[in-house]
Amino acid sequence: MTTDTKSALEQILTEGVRQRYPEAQGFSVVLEKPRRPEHGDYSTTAALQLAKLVGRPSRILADEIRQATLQAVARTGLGELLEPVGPGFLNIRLSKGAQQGVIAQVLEQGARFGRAPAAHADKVMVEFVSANPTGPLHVGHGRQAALGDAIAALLESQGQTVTREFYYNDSGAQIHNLALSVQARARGRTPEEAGWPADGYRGEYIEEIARAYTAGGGDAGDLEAIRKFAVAALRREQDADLQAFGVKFDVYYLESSLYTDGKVEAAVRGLQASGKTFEQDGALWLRTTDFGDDKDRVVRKSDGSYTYFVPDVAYHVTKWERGFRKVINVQGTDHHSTVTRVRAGLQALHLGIPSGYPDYVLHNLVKVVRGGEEVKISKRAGSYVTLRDLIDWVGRDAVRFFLVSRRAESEFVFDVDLARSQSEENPVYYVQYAHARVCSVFSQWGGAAAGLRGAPLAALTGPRELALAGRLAEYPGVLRSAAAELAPHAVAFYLRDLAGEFHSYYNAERVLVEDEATRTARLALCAAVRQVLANGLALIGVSAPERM
RNA sequence: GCGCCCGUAGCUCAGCGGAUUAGAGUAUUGGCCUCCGAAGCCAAGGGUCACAGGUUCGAAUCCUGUCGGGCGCGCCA
Repeated sequence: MTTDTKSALEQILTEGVRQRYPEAQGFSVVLEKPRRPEHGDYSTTAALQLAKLVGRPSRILADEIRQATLQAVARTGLGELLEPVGPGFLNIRLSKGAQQGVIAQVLEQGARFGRAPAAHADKVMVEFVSANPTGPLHVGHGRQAALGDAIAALLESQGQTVTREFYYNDSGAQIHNLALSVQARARGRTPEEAGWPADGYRGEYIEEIARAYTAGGGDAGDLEAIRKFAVAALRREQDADLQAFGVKFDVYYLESSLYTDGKVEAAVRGLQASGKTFEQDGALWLRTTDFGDDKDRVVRKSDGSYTYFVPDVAYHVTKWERGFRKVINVQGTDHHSTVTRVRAGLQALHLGIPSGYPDYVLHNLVKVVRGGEEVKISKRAGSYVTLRDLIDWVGRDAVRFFLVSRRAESEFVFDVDLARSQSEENPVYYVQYAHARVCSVFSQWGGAAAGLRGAPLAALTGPRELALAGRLAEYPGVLRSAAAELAPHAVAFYLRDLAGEFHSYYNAERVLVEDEATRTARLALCAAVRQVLANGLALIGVSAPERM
């Protein structure tokens, strides 16, 4: 759909190189954006990379490559190959037509601009958040929600069919603790008193649930009824948090169903059949060290119950069986030890599942700082700061933009004071403001953006205008590489850059000028900017307001 | 002790399939609204890319080691 200029040029150069040098069959030319404008719009170090392979000086190769591809590049009308410079950098200067062309493309494709055509690819699953219903969502869940949802959207943008899944445990030991805690509250006990459940939950929400339970005529002696009530209440609360955050899931998968459907038993039988299990100290073990783990793992405890490892494996088997050939799990780095274990369990079952299945995006934890000190508690949840707190403090858009703006691996310091004092100069507002500004120009103008499709663009010749157009042209590539690397932060950075380029242009040039050709062309440029801003913001789950 | 992740400007962070003079925001300083929204723009100062070796014509980027920080190393989940 979007055949961008850069890809087209890369392809021509790659073909030229492969034809010219028999030893470079696997080589691909990659174009980069030079820092300095005099080096053209695109640049490649292909000649330098090939020098070793071919065994001749890079400068000479650069000349040869240029000669070999000069005509093919010229024929496209996209641009021209400049004389090689330095040790053999090959630079390309785009034609004005190529630079302007992207504007027409954006207006033509609208919300589809930047997206790859639907691929006949395998179904993809992104599993994220997966919080157990034992308390409100914390800031780490918020990061997972922002990351996971954006990763899913990125993969969709590349034509893949994506399922967003939330997995949770509604029946284990933690749930039992939850029920005991609510029961204790229902009986009038407080966490400060002796006799409070040992691993009980202490947040204020426990009391709320207990109060609601008794108010509804619930029996404080009926632990099972309490469990159901509490789980339902917390599921509702988490759903409300996610809704407030703008994240939707396609599937909620219950861990308890793995037991009732016999999938846990099946997994154990499969592991035993693999010959990789052994008995020791009354427990059943799996030799996960055969698959790269640093120690073997218990499958069935000496008391006959299973470790959490078993349903985990069974769960991932269902992902495979449900037809998901690519699965991405978004989790905190505190879970990184499960990666090897789950993969080992899947390998032991010999189901033909690839050894790297599933993929993981592990993010570092979020540290909330306020008044120069780390905040570890909140009134409602007790031992942690909630996602809801963050949303209340700075707003949904700002939280989503913030949380998706950093690489998953970076440790996230969320400075509350900063976020609050800067809530008006948060980067997200900078981007949204650019969008609102374009909308404002259009309402001043009074015409319809749709009428600008096919508008003549020849009047766009200023360096700022061409740079802006060039920035728009980058968008498809940004999505492609962000999707490939499962790195949505690249989208946030791109949007900031695009907004910056627009603000700069807006300040330097007037859009609604007398001359009709110039006015129309500039309006088309603005409409294209607005479209790409809206597309990118939508992808990371942030609104694109027309007024602020 | 072992494993994974991270150390880039005062602060928060990009860049890390090597390549032309290391970037942005914020903070600081100085300019710009009779003109499409100043939640904006323009400019200045600010970095031995933790440290030490190595590979390379060329390293923030790749390799090794050291130091510092985070997380994980249960018959908990």
